[in-house]
Amino acid sequence: MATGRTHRPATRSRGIPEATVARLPLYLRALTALSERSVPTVSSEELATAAGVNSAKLRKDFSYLGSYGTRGVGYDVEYLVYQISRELGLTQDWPVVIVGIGNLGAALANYGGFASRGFRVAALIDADPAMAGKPVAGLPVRHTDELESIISDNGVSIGVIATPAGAAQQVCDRLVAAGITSILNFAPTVLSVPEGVDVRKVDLSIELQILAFHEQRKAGEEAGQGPAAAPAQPRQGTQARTAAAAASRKGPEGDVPAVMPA
Amino acid sequence: MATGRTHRPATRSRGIPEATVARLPLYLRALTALSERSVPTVSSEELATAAGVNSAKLRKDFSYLGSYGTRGVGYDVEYLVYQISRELGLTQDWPVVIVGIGNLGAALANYGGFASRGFRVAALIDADPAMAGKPVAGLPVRHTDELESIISDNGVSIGVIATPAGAAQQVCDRLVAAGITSILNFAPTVLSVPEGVDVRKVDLSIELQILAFHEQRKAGEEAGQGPAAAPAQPRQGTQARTAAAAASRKGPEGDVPAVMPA
DNA sequence: TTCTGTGAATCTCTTCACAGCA
DNA sequence: TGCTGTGAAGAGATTCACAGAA
Repeated sequence: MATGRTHRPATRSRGIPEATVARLPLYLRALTALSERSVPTVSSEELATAAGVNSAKLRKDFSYLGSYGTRGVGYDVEYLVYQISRELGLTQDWPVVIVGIGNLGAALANYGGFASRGFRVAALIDADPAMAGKPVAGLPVRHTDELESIISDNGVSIGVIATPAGAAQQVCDRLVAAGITSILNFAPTVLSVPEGVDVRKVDLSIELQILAFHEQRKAGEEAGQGPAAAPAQPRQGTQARTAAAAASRKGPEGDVPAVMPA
Repeated sequence: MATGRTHRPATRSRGIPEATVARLPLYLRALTALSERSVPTVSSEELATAAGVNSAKLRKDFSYLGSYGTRGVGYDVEYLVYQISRELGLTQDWPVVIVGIGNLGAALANYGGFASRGFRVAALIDADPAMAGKPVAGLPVRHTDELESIISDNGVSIGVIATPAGAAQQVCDRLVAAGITSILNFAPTVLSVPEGVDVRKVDLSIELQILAFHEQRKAGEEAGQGPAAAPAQPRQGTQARTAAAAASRKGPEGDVPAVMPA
């Protein structure tokens, strides 16, 4: 999710569970922040809190990568940053093309998180001839006609689809034919791709619907009613919150509901 | 989750597994398309294909909602659309506020998928006074000062955070204090919220990193080599993790002592 | 016969709890 | 002593395979 997702058929990748792979970027982000503050080492407990998971899970995750910690001490921040980056393939440069330069495409092009992680926007592509040449995020928009040549000339293997739903499959087919093997799809459509091509999807509307489901349940419970039954005018009851609520949980680990995705 | 997914601490919601809830919007979309084409009934096989899952999973998912199909025939499209909509809480109106009207916020505001599913953008909020009053997607941007009153006046329970990472936690705290109980977070940060508040996150950079991981593996296999082997050029960065530490690990792969902060 | 609904088997992920190293 | 690393237990999700309704 959310990061929602479309996944690989089956197999565990190189012995690393898919669920673990999905958390590595989270750890990496937390570690990078520690690194910037020049923190030399960190315990599984501290790092887990920063990443929003529990420490047992984190240790188990790291155990798939190797034994990078020191008992009684913790993990060396810099070293771990390097190991995780390497595992994720971020020590190399990944050129990316973004197709569909509307609001969303422009937002993606401007998103700083790409560049800082080894992803380089090689080109922005749009089907609208009027867009061609216009600069977005410092890059001139290229026309769809050039899609194939851009991909092969730059050795691009990752494509981002930010077109309307109707154009997505067609764009996807062209990307795949041109050699793309990983696709991040923002269009609200199920893409069909040949074996060997990975697709992950990010769907705003789906995320909201999942939230609505839980929101509805909260409202139902509040009313003492069985869930889903009452249409109910949403909300009103502000509830307690505060640290007290957080403290009242059962498990040892204070884990925040936030996580994952998409 | 985008997806990924973000999950609830524990309990199965009303007996419906979280994994099933996350797929309901997918089924709903496929069903809506069939409905628009006036298709009266659909088999689990057909619907599963349209939604990008397998039929056993789909039937199991539907079995949690009730027995809405007809053996030997399939499912009534209209009826199923209604049942799933009701289950997801989409038969009611959900006002939503979007905080942070940059490229991404604007893209979200313009996203048609919201309105069509019972989500109504009640307000766009931004901290920049220069933005105030400017129309985006037909709505005037409101200043952050008004956040609390907007939320209570409109009975908003769902908030979308599209601010820079640095502002996200602060905005989140204000949203929660004002009564918001569900948050969709686009900022690349772990939000901490009190018990009872749901957070789902959508993180572009994380999705790309997961793709990179698999992409790297493909490249490795292609080369007949164990995955991840090639260090590739470690970009910039100094810091030298000692070879000693590197040597002492028992994990896979030999590695390069050099480094790379993000 | 056709296609749903579902127990049972399987697989994956998470959590526990503690042995063992620094 | 403190914290990692990991077997083992537990929980959850997926898939199988078939009984049974239309």
